[in-house]
Amino acid sequence: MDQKKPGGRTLAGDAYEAIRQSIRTGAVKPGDRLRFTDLQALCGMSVTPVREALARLTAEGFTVLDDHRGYSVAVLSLEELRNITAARQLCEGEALRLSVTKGDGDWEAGLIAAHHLMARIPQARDDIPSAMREDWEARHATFHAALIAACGSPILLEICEKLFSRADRYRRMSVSLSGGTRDVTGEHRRLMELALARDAEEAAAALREHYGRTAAALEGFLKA
Amino acid sequence: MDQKKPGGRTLAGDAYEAIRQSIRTGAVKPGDRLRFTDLQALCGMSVTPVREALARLTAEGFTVLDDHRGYSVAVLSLEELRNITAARQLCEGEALRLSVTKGDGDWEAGLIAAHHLMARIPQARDDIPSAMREDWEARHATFHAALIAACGSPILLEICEKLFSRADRYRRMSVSLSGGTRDVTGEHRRLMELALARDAEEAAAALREHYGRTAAALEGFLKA
DNA sequence: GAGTCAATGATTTTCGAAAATCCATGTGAT
DNA sequence: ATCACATGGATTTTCGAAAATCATTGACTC
Repeated sequence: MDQKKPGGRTLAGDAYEAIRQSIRTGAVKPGDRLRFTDLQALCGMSVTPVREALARLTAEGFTVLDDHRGYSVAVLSLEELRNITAARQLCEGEALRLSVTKGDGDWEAGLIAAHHLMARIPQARDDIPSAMREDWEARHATFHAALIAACGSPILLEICEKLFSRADRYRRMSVSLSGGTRDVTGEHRRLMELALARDAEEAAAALREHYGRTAAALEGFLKA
Repeated sequence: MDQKKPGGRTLAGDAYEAIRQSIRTGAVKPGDRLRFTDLQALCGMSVTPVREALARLTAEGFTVLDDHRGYSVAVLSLEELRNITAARQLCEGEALRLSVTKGDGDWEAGLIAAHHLMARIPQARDDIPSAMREDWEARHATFHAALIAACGSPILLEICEKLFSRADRYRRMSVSLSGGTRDVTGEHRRLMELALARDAEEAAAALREHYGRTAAALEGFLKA
């Protein structure tokens, strides 16, 4: 899914990152049209790389294409959140079960390291407590990837990764809403402990519940 | 996943279909480089739509991109086959369970219709018995889509659809190898009957076995 | 002979403008 | 007033060539 280095070896890769970031941070909102003129100005390049970036983003579900009518930011909905959550519970649950069963010492080390890095910094920003820290979000993604890293199926990992990033925008909303009413740190630690204890079934169950909570926190808000 | 009509409203869409077909039929083989010069000649258009087509194909796993070194056809391997099979058993199995549970009368009708259309024509070609008929393959895909159509989750459907088309090249190999040693028609009928009988668990199990057989038929060949 | 480095050729990647398409507005007829 | 149809502007889509990059070859040193 990611053949481009973060450094950005091609302009198309840079455009991908720039537009992705604009969607992440909310600079462009769900449903907004993405005009090539604007994006070219934003990214400082011609239309070709922008077009390729949008093709990738569309494949991952962040944008949608209407032939001859252009691209726009994919909308958020309660129904999609439920779908994504169910799919993640199914796929990541199974991936975690496999990973816990098959994981070796390197996997354990990577998991512990990832958890340590994530637990070391706060989740919310100092200046805007309702906003998620960018670096925490990155380490959070790394932690969840480390959990299932040893599942042995690149394709399952790819599916999980896509679902994870697709849930990203919902996760941000969740943090800005349920301010502290939830012990996310504790849930993460418990996940790690169950995984290291090689309790595959319990770990998978805990992961499913973990995602269920995030979805539940948004149910009321998205209904309105 | 498919925002383009088969008719082809944009050249990029036409290029996508043309290259996809070349990969399907084996006109270009796994590992082959896909030079823009050649593809432009094949599709009869400029580089821009070809590039967009390759971006889509890469997102679906048919081609791979090496920065500044171009695109090439994704290789086939026993390991990938196993991964795809496992992922399909997980995702499509669950989708079928949901679909059988939730499906209404329209779903039943669609399933029966799809099965009838598929059963009406032979699987192999008259001239080249080892090759799969294009129209059968299309109806086969429609049948499997009809099975899970009522699962209620567009995202799960999208995942299944991608996995199905990603298994396409392996399926073709399977037909050219195991000539008639397998009652594929019977397996499909049984799947339909279990689904219509609302036996969700048995139907899901039959589907998993159905995919397992296809994979098993190729195990020996791909090992060599 | 092995290894480094520059030059060449092939190929990808990007550009800026032209062509095609869509959307909205306005005109005229029923 | 309503509808059909043409016109203009905005936007996407495509083109063909220029720029950037990579792989290969050959000369040159150690």
